[in-house]
Parts: sequence; structure tokens; C-alpha cells
Amino acid sequence: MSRTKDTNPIPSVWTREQRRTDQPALSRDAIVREAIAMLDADGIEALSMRKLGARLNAGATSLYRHVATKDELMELAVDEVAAEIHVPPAGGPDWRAAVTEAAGSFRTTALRHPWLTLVLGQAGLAYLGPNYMNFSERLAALFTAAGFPEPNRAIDAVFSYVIGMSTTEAAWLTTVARSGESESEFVARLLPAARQASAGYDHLAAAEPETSAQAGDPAKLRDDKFAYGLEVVLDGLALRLPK
Amino acid sequence: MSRTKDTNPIPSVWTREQRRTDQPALSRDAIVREAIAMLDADGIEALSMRKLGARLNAGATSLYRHVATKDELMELAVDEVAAEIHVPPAGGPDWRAAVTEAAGSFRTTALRHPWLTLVLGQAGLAYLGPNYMNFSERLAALFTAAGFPEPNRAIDAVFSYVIGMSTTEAAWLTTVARSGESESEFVARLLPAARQASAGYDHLAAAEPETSAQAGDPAKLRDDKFAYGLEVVLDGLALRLPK
DNA sequence: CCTTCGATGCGCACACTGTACGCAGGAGGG
DNA sequence: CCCTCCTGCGTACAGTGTGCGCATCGAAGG
Repeated sequence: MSRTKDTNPIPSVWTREQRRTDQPALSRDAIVREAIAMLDADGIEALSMRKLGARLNAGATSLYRHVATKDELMELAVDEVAAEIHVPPAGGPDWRAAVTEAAGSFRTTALRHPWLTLVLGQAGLAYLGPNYMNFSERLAALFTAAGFPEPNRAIDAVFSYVIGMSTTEAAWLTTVARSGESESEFVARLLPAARQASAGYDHLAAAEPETSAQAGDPAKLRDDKFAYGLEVVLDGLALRLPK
Repeated sequence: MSRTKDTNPIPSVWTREQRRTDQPALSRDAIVREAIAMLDADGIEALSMRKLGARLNAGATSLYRHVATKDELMELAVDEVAAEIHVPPAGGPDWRAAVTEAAGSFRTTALRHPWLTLVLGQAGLAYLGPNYMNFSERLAALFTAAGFPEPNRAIDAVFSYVIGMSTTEAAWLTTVARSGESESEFVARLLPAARQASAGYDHLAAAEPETSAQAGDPAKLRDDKFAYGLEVVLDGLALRLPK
């Protein structure tokens, strides 16, 4: 039984390579950080436990010592990124400017990490992470100080809008990125198809020149669109502010 | 070479089962219909080409004769479901009621098919499907008739809000469904964790009784929240309507 | 010093995924 | 009759998340 021939190279302390301590040891933080880098670079479907492990000079299953499951890893990534959202301190003189700042910060964060909204629309309770909690707390403080008797309803109104717009924009930017072209190029190439698709639809065709008139800078157009909708929501909220 | 013994049962017209024409033949429509049924029943990660094929008495790869790829199938499913969204005809006396109806219809559709918003946030160009085009066209007609000089901006404002809120609600309902409990039960069981998570956050803790006070019917609470935010947006838009 | 122990990383394996490819069989047209 | 086209399928490949048990380590305890 024990005399089966072992043709494999004899494992030895000398052949076995040294444990490398130069690389930062595998840790939850390092894993999350690298996962975010991969998500940002190559999109959500490019992240696999094996590739992530390889990037950290580790095997795929080693990651599971620090993270229970891939879903949990995604929630950790979401919360990590939530720390980038800036909410001004409560009590300033201009609540609208403060809310605009917070909304804009959420949007740019969501566009910098286009997988964020995807995970938010999927993951159970990413809302309970510390950074996300912090974000919520600061928002609550802001709206309370502004004088809203039911701050949660106001927050939900504003940020449902912000999330919806950011989701749509992120999806758009993702497909643009996949095309390998710049946004303007992609728009130009898409135009004929869009025109043809909206042929026969009176109002879509009518609205089209309005859209493609200032087709100069698509990014600026998106900025304006976002700002417009946000102003709409804030105006509606201002009406409900007891004076 | 040809004399190798064949131990398999001899294939014959008699042993081979009849082609069943009782089952509706594999067709793109049938595939999409069945896919939607599976998505509704078991969620987005439960849909695989193999299982879908099995449900249709077909092999997995047979589906590819009618559908180029799984992503394309998802886009078809989205467009199919988009037909359920009801937009009142343009030109009625009360544009707010009409928009409220359309927004509500979008929301109930999104909650009936909780995978919808997920795919929307991912797929980018599902928008070119005929039903989705129809939906957009009717919206454009509605807002134009209401008198908005830039109907697209108004539509984007309203439906970014609607999409954002629906996405959040759908995600919530999905995790509730996964728990196997009713929404009230799940809320009750989640409460301690939420309370603990918001300990130390003054404003979140302060807002909590406000939320859990009428914890009677969570579904009604969500309805109210949605209606509130929608009113906010519509008020903001009304200010921009040239009179 | 040696021994023990808990923590960490890893190789293997399993069940599953989307889908490319080539073949078999039936439908219809010459 | 043959020939061509269309449909379905079996097989196969390259991947996926992750459970399990083993090897290795640094530290702790005797």
C-alpha cells in the first residue's frame, strides 16, 4: 500500500518557495480593495473569485477565509464605495445647495463605479453597512435641520430620483464603454438606428431634433438633464417645507 | 471497422417516439413566455437555458435556433413585459391624473416582475423594443399634450423617480421573498438588527419610531411613500408648465 | 527546547453555467 | 426520386461559485 511509486517531484523545504511577505498578506480589506479595482476596470461580469485570487497571488478559495460568499464581497464593496459620497454637514444656511451637493456626489460616485447601482438593485441589505449608515445619518440630519417634519419621505423622494437617473446613466455609460468608442462617436453611430426605430412614432420623431440639436457634448447634456430633474424635485419639496 | 458490436438498442422508427405536435412547437414567443414565467416564479438567478429548455420539452441548445443569446432573450422578456404598462391617451383634461396612472402602472409592473429593473439597469438598449418604443411614444404624447415645451426633460424627471423607487422596492421584495416569510414577519424579524445598526446615529434613531409606528401594513406604507414622492415631482413640474 | 493549536492558504472536486459545433431527421420543392 | 433548408439535439469546452480536507505556519504553553 505504501509502496506505490511516487513519480512526482519530492516536496521539500528547499524546492518549496518561500512564503512571500513582501506582498501584503491576504486580508478582507485588501480583497475588497482589489475587487473594486477589477469591477471599475472591467465591469461586473469580469469579476470572478479565481481572477480576483490570481490578482492577489492567491488561490480562489483562499478568499473564503476572509469573505463568506461572493455576494457578501459585493456588499462589502458597495459599502466601501459608499464612503466616497460626500454629504455636507447639517445646519448650513442653504439646504438646497447642500442637498444638491449630496445628490451630485452620489451621482458621480455611481458613475465612477457603474456596478454600484446594479448591486444596489440586487443586494439584500447593503444598506446596513457602516458607511452607508453614515451616509443615511448625515442625510437625515441635513433634512431634519432643513425643517422637514418627515425627513425620510423627503429623502426617499430625492434619492429615488437620484438613484433612478444614475442607474440609467450608468447603464448607458457601460454600453458605451463596451463599444470601445467615445460617447460622441457612439451617439453618432447610434443615431441612424434610433431615427429609424422612431420612424412612425409621431411624438418621438418630433422630439428628436430637440435632443440631437446640441449634440456637441453628451456629457454636458447629461449633467444638465440631471440638474433639471433635481431642481424639479427640490421645488416640489420646498412647497412642503413649513415656513 | 464496421463490424464493431453495437450493444445499444437498435434505433428504429417504432422505438423512436413520435414527434409530439401536441406541445406547441418551439418558437420565439413560446420561449419568451416561458422564460418570463420562470423569472417571475423563481427570480433572475434561477433562469438557466437548460432549465428553460427542459420546461419546453427541449434541449438547452435548441433554444439558440430562435434566440441568439441569453442576453437577447432577456431583452425580449423586458420588451414583452413592457406591454403591460398602461399609459392613458393624451389630451385628457387632467394630465396629473394621467401621469399618475402611467407611473403607477409602471410601478406595479416592475413589482410584478421584480427582475425587470435589474435588466433595465444592465441592458442599456432594451429601449429599442417595439413595446418599449410604444410606451415612450405614448408618454411623449401625454406630456406634449399637457403643454410641456420640453417633454423629454419632464419625462426623464418623473420616470427617473419612478424607476429609482421601483428598483428599491423590487430589491426589497426580492429579499423578503427569499426569506420565505411575509413582509410583516420579515420586518418584525429585521427590526432588532436595524435598531442595533442605527444605534449611535442620532437622526436615524430619531426617525425610527416615525417609521415603525404604523408598522401595521408595510405594503400600504410603500404605496403611500411612492405616492408622496410622485406628488412632489409633479408639483415641481407643474411650476414649469407655461400657463 | 519540544509540542500543541488555531489560523491561513491551497488543490481538488462537484455541480452548474452559456454556448459553439456538427449531425440527424423531417418538410417542401424540383 | 433527390436535394436543400430548417429545426432540434448530443457532445464538448471553458468557465463559474464554493465545500472539503490537507499542509503549513506563527504563537503559545509546557
